[in-house]
Amino acid sequence: MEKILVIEDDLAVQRALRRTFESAGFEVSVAADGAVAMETFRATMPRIVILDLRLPGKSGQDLCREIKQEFSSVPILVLSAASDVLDKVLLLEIGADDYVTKPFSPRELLARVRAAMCRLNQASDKSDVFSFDDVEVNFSKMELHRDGHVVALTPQEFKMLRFFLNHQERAVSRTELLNEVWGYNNYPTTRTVDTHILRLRQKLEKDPADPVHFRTVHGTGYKFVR
Amino acid sequence: MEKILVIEDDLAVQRALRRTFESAGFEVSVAADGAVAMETFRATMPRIVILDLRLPGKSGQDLCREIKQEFSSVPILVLSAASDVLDKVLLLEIGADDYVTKPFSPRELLARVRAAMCRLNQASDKSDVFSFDDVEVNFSKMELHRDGHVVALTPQEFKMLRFFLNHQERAVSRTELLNEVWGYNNYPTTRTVDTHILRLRQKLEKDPADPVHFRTVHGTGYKFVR
DNA sequence: TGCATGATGTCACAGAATTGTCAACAACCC
DNA sequence: GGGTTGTTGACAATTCTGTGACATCATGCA
Repeated sequence: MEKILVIEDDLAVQRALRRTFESAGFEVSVAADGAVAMETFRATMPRIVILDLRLPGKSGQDLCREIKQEFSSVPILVLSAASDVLDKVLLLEIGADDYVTKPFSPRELLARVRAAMCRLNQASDKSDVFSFDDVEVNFSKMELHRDGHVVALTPQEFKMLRFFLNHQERAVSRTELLNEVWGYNNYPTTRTVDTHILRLRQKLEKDPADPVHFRTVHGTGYKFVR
Repeated sequence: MEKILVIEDDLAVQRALRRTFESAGFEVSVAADGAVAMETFRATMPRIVILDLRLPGKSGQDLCREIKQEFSSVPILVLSAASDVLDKVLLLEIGADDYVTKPFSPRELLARVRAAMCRLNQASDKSDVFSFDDVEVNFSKMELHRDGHVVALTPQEFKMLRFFLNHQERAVSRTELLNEVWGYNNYPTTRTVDTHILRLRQKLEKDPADPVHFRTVHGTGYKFVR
C-alpha cells in the first residue's frame, strides 16, 4: 500500500484529504505543522507529500525546501488558496512538483497524485537521466543539455558527474574520487581532481567562480549539491 | 505506465472499462464521442484505443478510419454488440486490429489488449523500412536508396545499420556492437568497428568527414542520430 | 586586525589516449 | 581466377588528460 503524508493544519481539510486518499487505497499520515512533519516523514517514509503552503510556525516554503534537500526524490504536491499569489517559478525553486488551488475536487487531487507517482516510477526506471538547475544529463545517450543547448563533456567529466550525482550532498575526498572515478590502479595527483572540478564548474555552473553545485569543502574535498 | 484511450458513450460501460484497465496498471482516458475522442487522442497520445462502434454523432467506423489515417501505428480494438452484423472485412477496411463483442469479460478484453500491444512491440522492433535524411532502407529487400539512387551496402553494413536504427540516440560501445552485430563467437578487433563506421559514413553521410548521423562518442563508441 | 601558511583556483601545454583513414591482405563465393 | 567482402595494422589527425607554475583564498594564530 502506498504511503502518503499530508501536511495541513485545517482540521476539516485534514479529514477530507484523509477520507479521499484512504478510500483510494493510500495509507495516510497527517502532520499539522512543520516540526512534526519532518518527524513523521522520517518515521513513515512516504512515497509522496501533500503540503499546504499556509502553515503555522515554519512556512510551507521552507518546509518544502527542507524535505527536498533531505529526500530529493519524493514528489511534493502543494496546496494553496486560490487567493495566494502563486508563482510557478517560486514553486519550482522550492522544489514542488505540482500544485492544486483550493477549493479542489478530490478527483482532481487524486489524478495529480497518480500522475506524480507515475513520473516518479518512470524516473526511477531510467536511472541514467538526471537533472538539476538548467542542466539535463542522459548517460545512456552520453548527452548533456544546458538551457536547451548541448554541452560537450569529456569521458572523464561524465564519469565524475555521474559519481557526484550518485553521491549528492556528501563531502567527498580527493582520494575517494581518484579511487572511485579513476579506478584503483591509477594514481594521478590529487591536483588532477581540482582541474576536473574546475572544468565541470566552467561547463555547468552559472558563475564558475562562485559555484553553487560543485562546492568545495575546505580541508576535505568537494560535494555536489543539486 | 501505458496509456489507453476508451471511446464509449454508455456511462456504465465507461466505468467498467476504466476500472478494469486502471487496476491493470493502465492510464485511462475516456471520450464519449468522436469529436472529443480526436482531441483527447492528440492530447494524451495513447498506446492503444478501445472503440465502441456505436457512437452518437460521427460513426465509429469513420472515427476508426480517421484515427488510423493520422496515427497509423496505434492499435484499435473495436467493441460491438453481438447483434451487430460484424463483417470482418469491414473491420479490416476501417483499420481495426481486433474486435470483442459485448458482453465481454474484463479478462478477455485485457488479454486482447495485451496481445495487441505485444504485436505492436514486435513490429516496432523489427520494422524493416526506415528512412532518415535522404536515405531510405528496406531490410527485407536489402535495399538502400539515397536521394533516389541505389546505394550498395554489404551484408555486414546492413547489419550494423539495422542495429543502429533499432538503437537510435544511444551511445553504443564497440564491444556491444561486436556482440550484437557480429555475434558472440566472433572476436574481431574493435578497430574493425571503426572501419565499418567509416564505410557507413562514406556511403550515407553528406559530409563523411563531419558526420551528422553516425556520431562518435569519444571514450565510449558511437551513436546514431536520425 | 593583520599575517603566515597551507589549501584551492586557474591556466597553458606537452604527452597520452582515442579515433580517422587508408591500403594491404585474407577469406569467401561464384 | 575474378570479384566482393571482412579484417588488420600502420600512421595521421584529433581529442583528452595530467602536471606544474602561479594566483588566490581560507584558516588559525599572534
